[in-house]
Amino acid sequence: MPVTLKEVAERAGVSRSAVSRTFTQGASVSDKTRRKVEKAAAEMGYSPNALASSLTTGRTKLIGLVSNNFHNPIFLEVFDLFTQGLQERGLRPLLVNLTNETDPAHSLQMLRQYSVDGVVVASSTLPPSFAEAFKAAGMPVVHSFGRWSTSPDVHVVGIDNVMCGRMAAAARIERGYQKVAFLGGPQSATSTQDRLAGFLDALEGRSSMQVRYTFAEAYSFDAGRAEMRRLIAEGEVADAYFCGDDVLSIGALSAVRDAGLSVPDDVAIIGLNDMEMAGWQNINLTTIRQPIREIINSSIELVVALINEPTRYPEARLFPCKLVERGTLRALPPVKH
Amino acid sequence: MPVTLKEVAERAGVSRSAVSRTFTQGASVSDKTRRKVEKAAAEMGYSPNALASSLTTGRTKLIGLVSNNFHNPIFLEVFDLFTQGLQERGLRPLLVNLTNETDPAHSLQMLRQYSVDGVVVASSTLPPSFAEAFKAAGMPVVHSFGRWSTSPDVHVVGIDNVMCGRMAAAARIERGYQKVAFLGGPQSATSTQDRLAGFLDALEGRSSMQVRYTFAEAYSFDAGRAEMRRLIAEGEVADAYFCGDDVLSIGALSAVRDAGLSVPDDVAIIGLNDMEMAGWQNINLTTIRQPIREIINSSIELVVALINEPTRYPEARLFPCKLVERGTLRALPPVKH
DNA sequence: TCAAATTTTGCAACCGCTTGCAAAATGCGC
DNA sequence: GCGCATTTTGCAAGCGGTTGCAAAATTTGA
Repeated sequence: MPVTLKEVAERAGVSRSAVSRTFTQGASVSDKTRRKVEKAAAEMGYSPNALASSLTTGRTKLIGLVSNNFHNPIFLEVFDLFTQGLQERGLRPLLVNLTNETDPAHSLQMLRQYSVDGVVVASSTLPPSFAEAFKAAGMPVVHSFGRWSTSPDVHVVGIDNVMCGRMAAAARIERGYQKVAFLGGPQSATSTQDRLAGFLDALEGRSSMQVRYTFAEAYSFDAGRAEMRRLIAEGEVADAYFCGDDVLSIGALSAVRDAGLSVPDDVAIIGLNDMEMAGWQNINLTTIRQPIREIINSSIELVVALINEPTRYPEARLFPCKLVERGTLRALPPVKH
Repeated sequence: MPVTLKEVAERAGVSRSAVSRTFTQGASVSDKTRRKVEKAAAEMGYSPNALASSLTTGRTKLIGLVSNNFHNPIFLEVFDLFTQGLQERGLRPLLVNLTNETDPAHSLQMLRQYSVDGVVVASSTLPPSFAEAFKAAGMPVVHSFGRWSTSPDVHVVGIDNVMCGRMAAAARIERGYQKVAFLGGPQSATSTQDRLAGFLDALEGRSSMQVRYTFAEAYSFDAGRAEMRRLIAEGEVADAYFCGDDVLSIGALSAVRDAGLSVPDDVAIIGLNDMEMAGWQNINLTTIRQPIREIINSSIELVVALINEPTRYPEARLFPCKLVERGTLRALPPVKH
């Protein structure tokens, strides 16, 4: 049904090679034949079959976009930026949903069958084994929002979670909170562990302060709310929480407000991500902004570089985060002279 | 680099056809050769190149998943369900982000270059011209969340927007609201027009009631909030609003609450979609549930059917919506005996 | 104007896989 | 064991492109 190279060649009265070359960047064709070919192609509505050409060039321009996070709204932004960024570079995202998958075998096979040029694993909760499996199969891989230390073979682009933990702790210290706590995501998530480590580290030696930590069962509203309700019910509530994620924070916040506690005076909350919703006036969450646009652009650039230089030495690209001040953390005390 | 059919054939000591056949459903191979081939393939880690085979079979098992909505959290659920549903059927979603595109030409070319077997356009705001352009190029297309009437050539799966408008109106009438209003998305969206039509129609002839309608600039929190603030500032506020979307509703809700009005007594709000967040306890939005899981499954089934039967007569599949009662609409008055 | 250098062109093989067809192998009934 | 029907197998062509190579065409320089 669709028009082929051969038909265009016949119509234009040239060889198939000529047609192929007019559609290939940097190939040698005279203006005259190029014009003939373009005319014929336009008349017939020809567009080259990328899959057929991939057979000889070895490039499909397909990038596997692998994720297991289809619940946190921040990932809608992530998919938006990834797809746009890839499209701008002439690459096409082949989306792989890893929800409920525990073994890379299945996704690996799919990525191989479609000969993707590269893979971006976009997830902070997927174990490094996925990215490693893809890499072991010879694919250029970058793990976005991943953790560096546990996967020294695979390129990682993300944030410094330890640093985020420190930053959250420092923000509390500056503001004079005394009884501070960390409310993490599932304990198994490495990102949570790192944030906790940074958090505890920054508070080390402050004997005047009480430090607690606890984990929610998931990075979700319900889990955040449930955990905070439990803390309140047990009379364990601190005066400032650092939550591992905005959605979790919003859940916790709802429990705090329902208990009649005031925010940020009785209880402060700092989230992480700065998803769009955090800025909504009815939420107004103070949070640590993760520069997702930069992370994603960098990931795309890296995977493209990797395609051209497959043996490139693995690197970690970590982006600094920034505290976005809104309404769930009290303001800095005025500076004393 | 990757293992090919030929290499497996050599190792197994059989012809290339034999290998091809063992990997093709329903092809004729004896148990003996099948075992030899499977053994060799397993040892070499072979998996067939889907793109190469597409060349002869004419099937890529790629489905273009086209959308322009990467901001409304409901679409994260949509992508989740689509990708999972496609994967379960052995199909792969090629994601196309149409943000800022006004002309189908570009996306059409991309879909053609990758010889997708079918296309799902998932958007309630994209004009039918996109789906029509894909269809005109000979691709099986279904427009999910689309509008039937304006595109009689293209298969549509979605909801009956007129009916939703009626349902929202009826809910108000039953509950004795007197001054009711419609707060739509951008006036240009056909979905908004249909909902308004149904809404007005159901209120027709109720001379005791005041009916108003107005449009926000986008389906967004900010637009909903801004529009509601404007209404409040102008003293135009009705006692019950039907908003064209949950996010819009939540924006409007925030403006209502900020103005010190009580919900649902002073002002009621009904949203549309029932995205996950609508059920969060700190939002607790009464809304009309759009059965997205059913819409998506049906869309996938339809596009698959279309692949096998390209000339299939166009149909509209409309799913009923249901009012989900939460906290932004007062309860039904007790039934009188 | 002509030979040499350069560019453009077409041929043909190939990318990895499928498939119609005929030959080879197997199964069946007696 | 034999003849026939049936299944399995391999050959070879083809899917829609690309590309090395040598021939043809064009440009260059004197």
